[in-house]
Amino acid sequence: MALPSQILYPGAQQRPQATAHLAQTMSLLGLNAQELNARIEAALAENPALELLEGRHCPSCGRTLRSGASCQACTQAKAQGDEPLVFLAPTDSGFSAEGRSGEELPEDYTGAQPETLGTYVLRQIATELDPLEQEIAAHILTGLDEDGLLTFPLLEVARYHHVPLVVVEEVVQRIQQADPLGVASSSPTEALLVQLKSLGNQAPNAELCAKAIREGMTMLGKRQYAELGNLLGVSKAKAEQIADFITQNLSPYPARAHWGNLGTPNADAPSTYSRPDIAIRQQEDQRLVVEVMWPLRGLLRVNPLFQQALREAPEDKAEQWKLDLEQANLLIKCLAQRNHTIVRLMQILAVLQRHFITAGDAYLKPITRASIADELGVHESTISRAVSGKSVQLPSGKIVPLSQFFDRSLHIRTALKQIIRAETQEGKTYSDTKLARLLEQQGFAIARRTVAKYRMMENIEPAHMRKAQAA
DNA sequence: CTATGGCACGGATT
DNA sequence: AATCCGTGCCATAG
Repeated sequence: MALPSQILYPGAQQRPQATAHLAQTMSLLGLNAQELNARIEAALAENPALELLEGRHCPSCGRTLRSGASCQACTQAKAQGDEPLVFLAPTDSGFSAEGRSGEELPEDYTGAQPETLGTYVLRQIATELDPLEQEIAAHILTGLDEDGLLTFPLLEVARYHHVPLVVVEEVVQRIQQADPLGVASSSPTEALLVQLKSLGNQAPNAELCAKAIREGMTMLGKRQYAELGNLLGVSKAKAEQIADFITQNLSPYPARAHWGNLGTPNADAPSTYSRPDIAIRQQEDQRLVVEVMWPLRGLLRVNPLFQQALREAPEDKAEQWKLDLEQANLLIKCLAQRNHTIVRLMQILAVLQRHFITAGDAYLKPITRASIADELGVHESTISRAVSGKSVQLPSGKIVPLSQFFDRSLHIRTALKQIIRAETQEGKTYSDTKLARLLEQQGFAIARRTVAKYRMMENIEPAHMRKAQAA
């Protein structure tokens, strides 16, 4: 059954379910992977007709899936010419209609991506460990998910190798010091703390940072700087500074963001603390690969046994069960459509913002959600919901909110920072008025007052302060 | 007098 | 209908 939205919308009167369907699709679209996960878990708990296959096999190709990731090999859709590949999440058995038009991938993906992270880390530390420790390390490293976090408790490892927990913990500590710093932590919080600690006194306000990470993670994620300031007992501006430092220098998912190249000149752009909902990477042949995350470890479907049971249902339950079944089908259908919408959105965005994705902030084109809605033939609010709350990981490793793809001024702000960075090297300081003129030469006609706004957005001090700083 | 930040308005966007 | 954004005007600091 194909499920193009065009068919569902006009048919609303004929299908009494359609309004419910629409309402639910919309509410799901606004959720990010994390929230969706919670939503589905709730549904699983209260609806007996739903079933989660934990086996994590792709319904179409049977490959084993790695946790949380989409099934890359079988659900890819290869667009023609210049367009990027889009890898989808595996959809539910009956509704994998979208995005499967492409031919099979030539190379074997499970082969192309072996346990590189694990072996990479092990190679670094192998010499420091004795044979038993090596074995333990190997055991631990095979248990990493693709974020570089641990998937099982250390106690399990200890029991398996018949050693006290301390020994395992010690090995973990060594691993955490290896290259993706903080790898093999059991939570994003722990990973951040490890990284912070290794920075030592290079980190200003180390204690405050640590406290922010330990107790203020939710605030960090939501950017509630005022609340964070309260927690730490500092001003909002200070809290913002701390959050900035953390986002720029630490990575909650060690295996994801690049840790190595600290030297990136434009070391800002906010990053979100939730796991990305979408990941974009670039292949050697320059093409972009967009991966939409599936929030569950497993396959959600209607329990076939439940369907059977319905036929022999006792009178008093029959009504309720039928309802459950409808609900379950609806949920699955809506999930499929949610995916569909996000994928179509990303297909357009990947083409439109290719330069931004590959080359950085300066190349962001100002586009509006409305224009995308127009192009896709959906309502503006659909795009709004699809964008809100989602985060994307760029090929550079940065995790940014999807809404940044629609930032109207990021490219100008980047140019502004560029000018100011050069300015300090030449020993000059430009006033806002001069900055406005300089930007105009680059083709950005903005008012002097706006320059000031942008400066503040980027936490750049006014001209006279910068002058003092340079001296 | 110059450089900035605050406030608020109007138009665009969501 | 609510929110965001660029700007102009005005007060204040240097």
